[in-house]
Amino acid sequence: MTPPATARIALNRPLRRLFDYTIPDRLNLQPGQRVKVPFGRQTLTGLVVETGVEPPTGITLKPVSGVQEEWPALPENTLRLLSWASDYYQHPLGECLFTALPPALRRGRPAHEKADEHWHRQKTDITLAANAHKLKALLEAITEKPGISSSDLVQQGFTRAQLRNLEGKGLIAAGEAPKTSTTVSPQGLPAPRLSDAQREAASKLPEQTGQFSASLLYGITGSGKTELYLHYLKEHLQSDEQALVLVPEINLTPQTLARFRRYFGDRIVVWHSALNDGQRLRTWLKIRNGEPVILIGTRSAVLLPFTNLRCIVVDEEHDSSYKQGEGFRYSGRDVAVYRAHLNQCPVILGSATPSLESWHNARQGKYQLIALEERANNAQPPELTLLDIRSRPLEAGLARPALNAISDTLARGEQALVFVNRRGYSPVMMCFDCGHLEECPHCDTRLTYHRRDRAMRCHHCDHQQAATSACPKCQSENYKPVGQGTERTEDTLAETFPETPVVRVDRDSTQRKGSIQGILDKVNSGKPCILVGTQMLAKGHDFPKVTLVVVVNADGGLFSVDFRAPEQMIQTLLQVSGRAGRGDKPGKVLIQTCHSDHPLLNALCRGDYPTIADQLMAERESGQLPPFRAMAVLRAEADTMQASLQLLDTIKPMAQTPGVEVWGPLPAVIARKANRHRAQLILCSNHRKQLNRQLTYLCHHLDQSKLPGGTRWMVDVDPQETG
DNA sequence: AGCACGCCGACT
DNA sequence: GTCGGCGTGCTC
Repeated sequence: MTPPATARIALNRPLRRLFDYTIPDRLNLQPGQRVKVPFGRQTLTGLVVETGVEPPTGITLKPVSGVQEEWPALPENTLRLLSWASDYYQHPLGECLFTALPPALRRGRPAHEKADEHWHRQKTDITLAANAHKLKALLEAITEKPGISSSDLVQQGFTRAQLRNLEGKGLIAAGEAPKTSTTVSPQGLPAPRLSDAQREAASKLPEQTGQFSASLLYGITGSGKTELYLHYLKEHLQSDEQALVLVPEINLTPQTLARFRRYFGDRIVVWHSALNDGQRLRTWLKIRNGEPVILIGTRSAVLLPFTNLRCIVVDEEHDSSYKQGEGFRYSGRDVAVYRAHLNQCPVILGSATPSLESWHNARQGKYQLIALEERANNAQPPELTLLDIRSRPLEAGLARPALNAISDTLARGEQALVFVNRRGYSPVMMCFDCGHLEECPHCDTRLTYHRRDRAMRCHHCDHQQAATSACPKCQSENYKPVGQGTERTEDTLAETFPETPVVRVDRDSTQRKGSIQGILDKVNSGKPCILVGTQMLAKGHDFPKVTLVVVVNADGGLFSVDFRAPEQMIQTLLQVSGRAGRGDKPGKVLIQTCHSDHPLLNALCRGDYPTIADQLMAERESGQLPPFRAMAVLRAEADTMQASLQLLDTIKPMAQTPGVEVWGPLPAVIARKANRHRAQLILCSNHRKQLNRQLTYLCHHLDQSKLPGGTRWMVDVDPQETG
């Protein structure tokens, strides 16, 4: 007798294991297929990973209850991509696979769209009750737009119950869909005309779309990278092929979309967090069916089941939002590169400030570096100047020369932007009189200030010392954590320039949907004004009338314990500088700092990112940090710090092995979050494979061990933050 | 993650 | 006496 057929199934559960089932004779299963399986005393949707596996001894397998559809929801290459990602990022395979399904399919719903009826008015004598206002309005909407769909009506605030009601009365009936008339032709415009510099860059992009290649398009702000993407897709993507354009969430604006639609019409589809379940399913089905779409999407779009993907673009590839910060902590950019490998297609990474990871790959010859260092439309690059603010009186963070510059700009009828750099802020104590920073006597790092126990600690060894309230070098009382005291900037500016509107742009002031657009419209009407804001102002927006940018304090990122802080600070400063002088007037950027002699800031003022990147890389190399070594962190959290540290202390010897270096355990910089005490272990290795193997071993061990109640752990491969 | 089983506190 | 708190253990 032949043994029964078996299948290995992945479930959407945080379990680092799969479950085996027998396959009833009537079913023919293949990898990637959705099935229903009994699990404990519930029935779940699972995904077939393998069939014909050796059944484990000692347990009787349950049979698969049935299939959700005959075809595999995840085609082979998507399955392989996610299996790789599961192993690389050390995240349970089941949860990884399910992220490639739209919510409806995760919940076990059928893989087809709900029939969307198109409604028409019927001739009848029946009249509605005088007080049935909602029904009357609905009837009116249908009469006005014959063939309008249920989903559109629901979006207008009507309910399906109301539709049923009218249908029951014979007032309306479902029928033909209306003839669609799109405002753009299906093919859209021909490829955009390029400048000489753009044309030269375009000529370096890969000719072949049938093989793997990775290109790093380094194009300064305002150089027209998007036109290059458009041009490339127009020239190289066949009409039956799929393409993916990844963008950071913040860049997926209606303007960006409209721009792509002008060139590709209805081939453009989107994927982002604001889509509802129905829209997600519809788009997912298009992708899965191999329809020749160009998908513009955020991070998770890279996991979708494309079947004919021929080109991937990653815009603003340095953006840290490509790395998922919780759960399945993958990097959309890195998965995109691996996917291009699997698919044998080109990937184009674009940025004005490339990540050091990509820069390193370009320097090593793994990526083709394409530089575009000329602004489009003859706009001139802005001029950057450092303004040393040591021992200068500040008015809510602004020094006199900065205020004068703002005043001059306004007098010329132009606009100024005041940038408050809060990211990269780290609790490093600095003397605002002499610029002194306390360093670790054993390491080449700054000490971190831990407010809770008023201690100064090193994040690379176990050194700690008591914090002082005065500067240890000059005894000044003006000794404070870097990056604070700028909250009142807006108020002070409003008092200093009572005639000029001061517009604040940050997360609080733009809570309301669409309010940012209103703010931008107001600014771009052209009247003199002062924009005050954080991060949000740095990216993507075009302010033609802004000719002056003042950076309130550049020092936050210079001396952070986080090794990525300098890179991020430089990137942010260059991005925000790119806001100045985009119109026909040249721009000026004034950067306030206590370290005007710092080599990084001076390199920044010479305005040459390649030089800065090489300089930052040299620091990473001497510090034996990424991208020169692979890094992962093992985080623990528990009800007490002692419990967290204890767990990591017992794990540390198991993590250490020749070739894998381990730092810590150390309390996280934000040691307590929601009453949970967090600590971490940092693992580094010259060999990614070796680090990966060690992590697999550690996860396996931790999975098996019984931990004290309330203790949790997680791994983060290629962490974005190590504080 | 769910979901059940199990063993201790304030209620009809 | 029981309803229910959430600790621990298991799911092919």
